[in-house]
Amino acid sequence: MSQVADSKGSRARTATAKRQRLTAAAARVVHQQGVERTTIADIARAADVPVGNVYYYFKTKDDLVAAALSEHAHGLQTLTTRLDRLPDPRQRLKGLVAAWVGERELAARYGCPTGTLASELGKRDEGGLAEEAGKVIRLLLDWAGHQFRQLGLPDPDGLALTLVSAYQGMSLLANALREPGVMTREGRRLTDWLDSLPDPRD
Amino acid sequence: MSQVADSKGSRARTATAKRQRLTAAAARVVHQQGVERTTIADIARAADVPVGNVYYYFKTKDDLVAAALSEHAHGLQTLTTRLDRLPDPRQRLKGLVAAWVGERELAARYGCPTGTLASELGKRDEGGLAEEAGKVIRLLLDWAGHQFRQLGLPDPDGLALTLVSAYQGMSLLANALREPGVMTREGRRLTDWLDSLPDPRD
Amino acid sequence: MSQVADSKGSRARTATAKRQRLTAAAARVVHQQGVERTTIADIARAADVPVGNVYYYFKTKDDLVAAALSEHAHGLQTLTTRLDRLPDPRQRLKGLVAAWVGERELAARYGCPTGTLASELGKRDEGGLAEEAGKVIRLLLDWAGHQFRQLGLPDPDGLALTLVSAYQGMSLLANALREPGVMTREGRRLTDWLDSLPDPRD
Amino acid sequence: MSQVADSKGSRARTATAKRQRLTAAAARVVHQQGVERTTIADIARAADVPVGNVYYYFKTKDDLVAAALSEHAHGLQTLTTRLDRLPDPRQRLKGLVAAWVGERELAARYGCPTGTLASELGKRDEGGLAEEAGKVIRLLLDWAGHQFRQLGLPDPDGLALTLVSAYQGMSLLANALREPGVMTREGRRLTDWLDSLPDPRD
DNA sequence: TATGAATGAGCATTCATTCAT
DNA sequence: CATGAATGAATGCTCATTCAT
Repeated sequence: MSQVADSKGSRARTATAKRQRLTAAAARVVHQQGVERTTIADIARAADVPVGNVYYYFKTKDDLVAAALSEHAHGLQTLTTRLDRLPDPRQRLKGLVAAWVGERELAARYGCPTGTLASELGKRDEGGLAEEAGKVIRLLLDWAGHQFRQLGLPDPDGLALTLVSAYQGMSLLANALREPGVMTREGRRLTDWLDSLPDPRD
Repeated sequence: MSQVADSKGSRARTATAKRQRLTAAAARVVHQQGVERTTIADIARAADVPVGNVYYYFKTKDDLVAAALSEHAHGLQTLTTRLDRLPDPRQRLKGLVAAWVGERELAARYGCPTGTLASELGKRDEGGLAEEAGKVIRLLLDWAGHQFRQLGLPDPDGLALTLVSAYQGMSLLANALREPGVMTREGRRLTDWLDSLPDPRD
Repeated sequence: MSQVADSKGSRARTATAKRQRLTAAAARVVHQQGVERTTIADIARAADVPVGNVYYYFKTKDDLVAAALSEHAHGLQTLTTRLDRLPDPRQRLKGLVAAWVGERELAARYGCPTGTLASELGKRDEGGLAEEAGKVIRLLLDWAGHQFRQLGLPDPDGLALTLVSAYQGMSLLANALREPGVMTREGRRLTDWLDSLPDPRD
Repeated sequence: MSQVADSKGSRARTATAKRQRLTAAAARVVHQQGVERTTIADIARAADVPVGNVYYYFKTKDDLVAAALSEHAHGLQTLTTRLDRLPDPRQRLKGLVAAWVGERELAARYGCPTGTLASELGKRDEGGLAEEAGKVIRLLLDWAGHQFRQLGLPDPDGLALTLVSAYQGMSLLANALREPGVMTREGRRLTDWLDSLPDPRD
């Protein structure tokens, strides 16, 4: 009986695992090649799944892109959840910046996953994927805004906008110039800026 | 004979005009649709040039994209040349920011022309177009760096990086959120920042 | 033991029921969508049977189409059996025409089930399904010929051909023009014709 | 100069000829294989045109089917135009029947081109092709109705309906039974019927 | 040079059929 | 028998690029 359970479980696990593999592969490959230059076959190969089988899990290519987007959203939430364990909002924000700088090589090669995706999808008229990308970025804005608010600073959402905007800008420049150093330098500037903000709670 | 000369001249002029029309159309359409979603036919139509004729002016699609890039570079130089007439470097930099904010509607709809192009081309492995996009951005960096240097500020190139990075970031966010207001808000912040910088020459 | 028997019986009954559901669904869906536009999944869904299970009852899609054909043949036999209870052959034939007219809405929307099936299958080179469709139509021809023969009319098979041909023609036109009225009008004409035939037995 | 004219004319003629070849091939192949079983490649091969080139002349497969339909409409008009030269409406109608019987081999193999097309397209919900097929059949109805009207007979449109309906029915049966003889027999019956109609003009 | 037409490789998607459990 | 999942061959369609005139 446990054998049957295992068997069924394994099947379910396999199916779920495959969907997850496809999602992860889509996130990765789309980040590296862009939406339009990525073929379903590329993703299938990266996930080690037969092409025809992809459509069992995702009805269209856009569905796969949407999955890639939520994969990035998920990664973002994993990060913020970890940062939330830090006691101080300022530390959390600085931790966020540190995480960005930690990804500098990837950013210099392919840009910010969410930002470049939003940039490419933003040129579309239909499909709703552009809105979806906007939502993921808003997730980050909201979290950062929450931290600034906890710090008791005025205009916390504006500060969040400045922070995330800086991140997108430095990622784009690092990528355009192929210089990870941009991330380091601007990251340091952001950290200094965060340190310089007063803590009205004192 | 003068007729022949006229004819040739007119033809040459026509040819140049056609090339220019194609270049301008490429810059515009690619900005709106992205490189991959833009077909040669799209550009030909926008330039009112027969499809088969495009290849007399541009050997490949990439050549057209390169032309779009230099069109943007040219637009940038037109802008900086105009700003250069202002007597004060700080005024010039604030004029640059004002120009960015002036384009907020376009930025909210399609992002920064150069930035989104660099973002899309950055995912390529070959062709050299990514480098080309980097060069256009460097043009902007260099000009801004020059202004900061004239102001006598330390690390002028770093300041330029921060400024351009902020521009790219705010354009991307304005685009992702479809909110021109982002440009206004961040533009004001940049202006304040520029005003806050000391002028060591005093 | 009775439990086992019940179980088997129930299972067998279930299996038969499933087969029947699939057959009925195939007949219905294929009539509505045509053979080529109907997928196995369409039929499985209409029969509320899991896709993978279909192949335990029908080896191929063509087998399902054959089943749809015999379902129509069965419906035809149910009809003629009922008509056979009428005492007079002429009444039976007029009853047949009345039945056709009674289905005018369906005919105007999807044509005659057997006729449209024969039409579509008639374009095939192989598989024998075209012949199968011919047989179903021959069933109708034979029954009608039998009635005309009982009426003692000369060339009963020719009369049957005329009658069935008229039915196929009016169904096709009703369908092509999307006008159920064609069935009514031509049905009345056929009834008048049947009434006008002499009864040599008098 | 005539050379230039010829040259241009030849190009135009070639292009037009290719479109015509594709249209004719579509009409033929679709008649033989049905819409759904016919691939663009089939038609391209039959017309001796590279597959990719088909789309220069027809945007979609449905456009090709529409072209096949109008090809049949054109053939029908050629026929009726020829028949119109006959002095007597009754002769014209009998000529129509004779033409149908003359095509008995084709009808027995593939059915009536327009009828089978209408039958297959009638199962569609969208695209408007079903309506288009209906129009072609209506062309025939109108012409026949006109003849009956000229004969001074009551309910000429009803008579036309009966005539065309008979044609569709006999074509379908000849096809389903694979018996050209059906066309001959029913054709004779129709001719007799036409002869039996009174001529109120006498 | 100018231009409509030609070409063929590539891509997203569908679907009948089979497999593993 | 039951079932979700797997498989791969087709198919319609697009598009950069080339050709013929």
